[in-house]
Amino acid sequence: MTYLNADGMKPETIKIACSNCNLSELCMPVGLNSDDMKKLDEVVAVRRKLKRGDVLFRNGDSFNSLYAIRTGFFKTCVASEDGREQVTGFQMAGEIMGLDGIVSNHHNCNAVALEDAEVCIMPFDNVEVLSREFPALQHHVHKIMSREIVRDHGVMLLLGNMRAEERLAAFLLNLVQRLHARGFSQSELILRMSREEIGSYLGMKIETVSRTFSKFSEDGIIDVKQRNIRILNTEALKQIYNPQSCH
Amino acid sequence: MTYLNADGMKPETIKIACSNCNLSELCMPVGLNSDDMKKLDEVVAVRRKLKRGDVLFRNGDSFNSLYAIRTGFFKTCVASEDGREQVTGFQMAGEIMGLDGIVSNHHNCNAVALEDAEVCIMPFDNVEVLSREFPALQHHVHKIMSREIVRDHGVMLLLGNMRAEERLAAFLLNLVQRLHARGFSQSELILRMSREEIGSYLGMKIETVSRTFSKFSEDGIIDVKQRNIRILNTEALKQIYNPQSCH
DNA sequence: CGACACCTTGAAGAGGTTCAAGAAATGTGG
DNA sequence: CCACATTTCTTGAACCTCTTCAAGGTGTCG
Repeated sequence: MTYLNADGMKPETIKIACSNCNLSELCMPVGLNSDDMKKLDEVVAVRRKLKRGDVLFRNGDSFNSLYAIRTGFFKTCVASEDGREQVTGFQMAGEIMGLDGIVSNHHNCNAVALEDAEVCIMPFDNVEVLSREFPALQHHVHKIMSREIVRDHGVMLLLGNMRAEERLAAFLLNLVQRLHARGFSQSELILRMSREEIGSYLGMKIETVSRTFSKFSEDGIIDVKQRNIRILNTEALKQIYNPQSCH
Repeated sequence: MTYLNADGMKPETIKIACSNCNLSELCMPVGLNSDDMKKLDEVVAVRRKLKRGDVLFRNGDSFNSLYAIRTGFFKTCVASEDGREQVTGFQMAGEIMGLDGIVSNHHNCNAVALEDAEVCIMPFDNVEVLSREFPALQHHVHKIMSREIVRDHGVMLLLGNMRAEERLAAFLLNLVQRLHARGFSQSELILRMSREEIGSYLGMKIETVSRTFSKFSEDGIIDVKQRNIRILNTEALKQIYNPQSCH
């Protein structure tokens, strides 16, 4: 599995314009006519390329912009004062980062590229100005934020109620579903994050993550070769994630 | 401890107008002049009173409005298909509910009054129309959603990293801090939710919640009389919640 | 090739859950 | 207003899942 854009083009060949971006349906699908769409291009100031490991923004950085992922894969994480770290999400092409910074004008988490990546920088002032002009854009911004809230509530359910196997099954199904929506395989994926980062996201220790992968593998549900995962039995995964209520 | 409004008035005596609402600084502190503020009154269509146990909206209900709490106390909760329930938050006066519904036009959680309550109904179409007219209101809406995202990330950190005592300490400190911001005591509070609901929110079983309360009580940190809690040693609670890193 | 980061596996241990019973508070009806 | 039923909360004991500690294996990159 390679990790090119959905159209297979290399990032460098793509023009810096929302009106000309093959991700627009994922990122800013505002349903504008093409004239309006060109105005929307004003939102994006510039793009930025990052290498694996680069930090896009840090907790405490002043907030100016939202970031739309063109290519690549990110994690966001928060930390408590005593140093405990929690991965709050993994983001891929078409997803928006930085919403946490609006409330206080400072970012509240770290965003780190887990592979080489490119993001569109959208100064939030521009977003607000254009939102006032284009109701469709305004509503889309609201939907993006609402979606993040709904997603977070799902993670709370996972962390508050599920056991290790259920968490990992939910995680894999969610990842592969999002990748599939971007044109990748339904059954194969490459994990861009370490076992430790998975564990942090799912509220389990690295050893438990590893053991659970091994268990799934022994049971013939998935095939694990390091970070290459092949899902052999999607139904079994769904079963684990959401066992038939058999009170 | 009584649970009147901050100004001690009974709800019935208050006019239905944001420009005349003593919660405006909490709820919609948009910094408008008083003429603009009157226009803002158009946002609120009407209020609704609820009795303890009443459901404000349900998972699946079509989304039309946001709700600002005038008085009372709510919980919001999501459920998985197999019936596991997760309380995603407890809301009090001045806080906004319903943001989860924007993305899909359907509410994604249940909102239940934990005591008699009154909410201001804000049709979201109105909010969007007026947001385009008033940049200050627009930005405020964005901040409210961003704050919810940041709060959710904090809960993830709690659920993913903390132990039972830390969770309960964080919970109590958060509750009392929010109540204090509304004019209530820094050290006394009445829990409006059951042990079971606390447990659901914090990812622990009811027995563990009860035992942890007992432990805190034995240690002289809090005084527990059913749902009446008096915090005897705030510093000790903070210590538990955020132990000095002592490598 | 060697150093380092990352991952896996085993065994012992701890924190939280489950099961069970009883106590306290709350609500209901006479 | 009291008696009874019901819900909510507390506590104990056994159990289980996940963590912790430890060691070794695998892969990667200079």
